[in-house]
Amino acid sequence: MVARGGRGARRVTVKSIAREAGVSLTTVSRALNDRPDIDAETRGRILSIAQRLGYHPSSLARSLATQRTQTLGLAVRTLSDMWVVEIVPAIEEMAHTAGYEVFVTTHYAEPDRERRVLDTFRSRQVDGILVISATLGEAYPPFQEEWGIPLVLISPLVDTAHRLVVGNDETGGARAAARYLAELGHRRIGHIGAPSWARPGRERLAGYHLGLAEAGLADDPALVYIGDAGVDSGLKGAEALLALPDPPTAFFCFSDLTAVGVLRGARARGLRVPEDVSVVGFDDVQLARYVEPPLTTIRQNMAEMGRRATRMLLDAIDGSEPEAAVELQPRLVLRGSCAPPGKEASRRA
Amino acid sequence: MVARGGRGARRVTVKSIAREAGVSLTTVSRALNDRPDIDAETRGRILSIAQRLGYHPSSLARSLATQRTQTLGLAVRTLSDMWVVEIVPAIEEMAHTAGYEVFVTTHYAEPDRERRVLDTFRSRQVDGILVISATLGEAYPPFQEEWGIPLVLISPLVDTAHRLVVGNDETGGARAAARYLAELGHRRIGHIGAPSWARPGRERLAGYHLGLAEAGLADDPALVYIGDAGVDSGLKGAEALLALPDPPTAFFCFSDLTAVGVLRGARARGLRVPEDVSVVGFDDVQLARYVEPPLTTIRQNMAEMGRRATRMLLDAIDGSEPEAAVELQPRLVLRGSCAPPGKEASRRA
DNA sequence: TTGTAGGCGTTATCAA
DNA sequence: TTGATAACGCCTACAA
Repeated sequence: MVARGGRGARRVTVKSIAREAGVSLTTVSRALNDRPDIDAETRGRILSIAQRLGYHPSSLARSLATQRTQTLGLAVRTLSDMWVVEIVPAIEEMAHTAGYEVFVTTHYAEPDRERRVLDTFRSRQVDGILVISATLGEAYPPFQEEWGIPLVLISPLVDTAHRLVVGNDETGGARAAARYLAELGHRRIGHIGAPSWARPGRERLAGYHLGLAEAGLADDPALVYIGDAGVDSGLKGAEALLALPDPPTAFFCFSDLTAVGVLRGARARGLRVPEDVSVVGFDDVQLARYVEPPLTTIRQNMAEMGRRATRMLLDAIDGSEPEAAVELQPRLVLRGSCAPPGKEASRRA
Repeated sequence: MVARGGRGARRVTVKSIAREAGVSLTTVSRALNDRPDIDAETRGRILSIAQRLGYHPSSLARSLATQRTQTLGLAVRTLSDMWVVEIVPAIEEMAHTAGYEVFVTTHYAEPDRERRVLDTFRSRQVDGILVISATLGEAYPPFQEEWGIPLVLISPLVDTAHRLVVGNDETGGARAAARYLAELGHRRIGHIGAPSWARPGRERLAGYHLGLAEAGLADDPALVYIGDAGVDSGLKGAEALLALPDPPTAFFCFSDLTAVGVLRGARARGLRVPEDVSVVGFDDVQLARYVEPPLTTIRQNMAEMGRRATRMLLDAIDGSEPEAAVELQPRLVLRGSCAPPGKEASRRA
């Protein structure tokens, strides 16, 4: 049997290098960290020895000594929030160029789990924290003040007094969607929404009401269906509303996923989109482009949100005064799922 | 101006607790770690003091002392590989219940970036590493042997001599797809593939050929279009093949995304799916269920792959002999995108 | 330009 | 059952 290297492998440390080079630890450290106060020749020699020995610093030890980990903690709801694919790379890129590594974890919108994640972040001493879709609201302040770890919230699900927040104007986006539909000529506009315990659900609903009001449309409570934000809730919502005696000719949906559900619901009823019924989604996830018809939707610039949030965090970390709370404007992306109400639809109305 | 707590906040350490409790560091450590060799009363007192002071251990220091970080490094290609949403949670769950935290990073299938990621993992001294879609092939062995950090590869993109690998039978899956199409009665079956530098592209193409051969079908090179695995390559591939004098009546696609492209290409040509042309995807990502028609596709059980890989890694970490290389069988998922060749199609053929 | 010594917060070893 | 003391690997005054 061959001898197994196993975990016994001797580690190359500054000490080994010092011994090999015949200098002190300090000198090695200086050479490795590219300090000015060292002889060029000495440094060269040390560096090449380090190279030859295959030296790799222990960030554990370094962090313990410097009290900086060069790490950012990023907590997201789930990896299947489809826009994480857009925001995470944006955050990572910015962090990397600033010399930070990013530690991604999930909190599943469960306060307990979120607390545990934050705990982990603290015990690992990350230098800063980013939480997307946070559910903890009031529990944050001690974090920044007591432990000195700055924290930035991105699109929190709950109301919060936290200072460092970047969100987007959900209400405004929803309002734009509703008005667009109204301008197209729709008079019965349904809404498939999400539970109101979370801000997006609440605010998008509010925006919907606002849009209707501004367009001078009656606001029929029967046209609002609240589900769980998934495809199925869109499907069920569409079934329910479409079965009404005076059904909607257009739907403003909480998310692209719900919108996809509505697409299916309409199709199941033999209705064509957009000829018979129009639908607007929210988020502009990758999926939106590929369903048939491509979804008209509200796009939040997640990459930009990520960048702004990271900038905020980085500023807070190195003590410069970070930008105050930021709210970005989403915009309407026109694709193929909307049209003026068709003949058949108008006749019904 | 209010005094800023800043990073000056004094940390609560075992030492503070020891002082407060009037015992030694050692005793505190024992109490905190639930050791048997300590007086129950003492322990209780220490614990409550720790609680009161708001003690939180420094995993940095602990790891430095124990040489274990209780952390697994997970490198994925990108977060937009849509099946990461399936595999990552599976890995995380298993890791968590075994007391490990998971550190997710991206390597973008770039060898350089991958090397850097592995470097980070090593300097952070993760206890084990998982790489999905690895591109490094031969460069791994030193890792395990020299640094004693076990590493498991999941679906590597390149051939590798690495011992700990879990993959799935790409060839078999592709072959099943081709045969299924043949059994449906199709005689001209196209393939929209991916570049052959990566194993999946190569093996799925091989499986396609195998399936055709087994069905006794002629293998027309003109029916193979190699693109970049994205939606656009599916679209372009469909356009190209459908414009052939003797076009295919069915497509086996490298991925669900390519399949979506084919769907669009067919539609653009006025062809209906599945009446005029059938299409099979690969991966069964979330999207597959929601396009119209829902995609018949090859499903790899990513969650299972994740679990097997994690088990392997955990075994390797605590020295028990890990299971040898594992190859999982994908399976065909029947949905709405396939049918026997239609009248129009048959007439053409 | 280089070296000495102490500290970062824990755990582990060995006595008492 | 408890307590000194020495690691772990690195950084950083301060001194030479």
